[in-house]
Amino acid sequence: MNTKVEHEERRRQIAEALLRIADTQGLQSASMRAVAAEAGVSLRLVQYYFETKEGLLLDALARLGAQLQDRMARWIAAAGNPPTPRDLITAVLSCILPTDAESRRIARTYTAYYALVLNDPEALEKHGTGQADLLESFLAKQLRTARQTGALSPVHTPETTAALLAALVNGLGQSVLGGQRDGDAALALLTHHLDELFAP
Amino acid sequence: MNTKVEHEERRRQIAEALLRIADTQGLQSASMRAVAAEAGVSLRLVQYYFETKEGLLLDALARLGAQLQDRMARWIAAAGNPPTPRDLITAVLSCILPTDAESRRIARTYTAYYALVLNDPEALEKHGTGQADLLESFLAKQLRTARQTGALSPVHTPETTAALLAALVNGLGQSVLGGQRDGDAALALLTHHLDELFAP
DNA sequence: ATTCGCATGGTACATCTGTATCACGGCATG
DNA sequence: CATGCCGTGATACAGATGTACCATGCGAAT
Repeated sequence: MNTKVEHEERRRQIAEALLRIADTQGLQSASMRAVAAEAGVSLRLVQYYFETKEGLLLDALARLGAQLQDRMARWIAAAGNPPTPRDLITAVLSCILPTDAESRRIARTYTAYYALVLNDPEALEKHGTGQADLLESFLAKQLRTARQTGALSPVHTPETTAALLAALVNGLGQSVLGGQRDGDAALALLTHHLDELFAP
Repeated sequence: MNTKVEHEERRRQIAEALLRIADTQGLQSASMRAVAAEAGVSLRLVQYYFETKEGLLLDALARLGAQLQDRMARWIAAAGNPPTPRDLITAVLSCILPTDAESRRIARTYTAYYALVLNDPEALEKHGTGQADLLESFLAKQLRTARQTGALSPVHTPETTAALLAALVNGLGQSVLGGQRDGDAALALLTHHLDELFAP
């Protein structure tokens, strides 16, 4: 049916307008009218395709998560051939770091959502833990096989190391967004840490 | 002069009402009227002591920074006697981590500000880099003396390690606020990492 | 005692925000 | 051809928000 695909296309168009505003001006500037203007549609249409603003916010957040997951999949696919566990870990972590335009946009937009979600405990459980825990378990899995291969010293617990790596890349990303250093410097710090982790 | 100290006291009372709201409901709920109600004063008084809302936000942010600095000073003072560099590093880092009510409050409130400041580049340079860079240079200084004492292996560059530690504790704090783990688990991860850093 | 400045209260005002309502055209189905 | 639903537009509405304005009391200085 034509109408159905139009529907989804419109929703995408509007939701991405929201994400664009959240990235450039913050979520507090993402009013219904601003989103409508950014998407080039009337206010009524935003209401029509998303009954309520909360629905729009949630849908856009889900799309943002999908975009990040897409990016991670691309970076994983571009890893070494065949990729070692360390290749995969490096790919995923450096893909999260705000080094290029896309990752910067995603990181900024996630941060815009972060402050909102912190005060909405029910939405926190639905979205907050999911994505982050997924990353950690992926890292833990790769670290486990790396340890079995001998590439990683057995003194490093996979789960603990995974949690530390995830927190580290998050913190580094924050420092980049905060203007404390640029993406390349953060990437250098990350690879340096990975070198230390996998070396001895 | 009596009026002067009253002035400052009122400003403090109002600014802390703002911080309380930012902590519990987020900055988007911190309207002038909400702050007035929380502080137990009239809307007019909030206007009187802070001409504009931006002024109130900035003043409260400065106070929040001072509160964090106070806490750090207290935790440094409570460190070992005499404190080793590692004692000081542990004190400062675990003091930042949201483990008790105060640190949780500070971390949550800083996060509430974070999203706002990200889209206000001029305010970012004034407040954002200062606090974070201060932490890093403190860490670097302690790491330098630790390396000279032999407590830290010379393979670790102080500046690099300091940046990694700061990012790590920030990321761990985020994970706690996000409900991914509790403060004790984050503290355990941090001390585990410090053990690895200072051991071999 | 009068005047003046400061602290405070009450309230108005313009604007923005989310949402609801009314209206109209087109297209398919009976 | 008639009917009814779907996408779309314009606008209304109630509430919130930042700010401005007017008024009043009160203590101090002249």
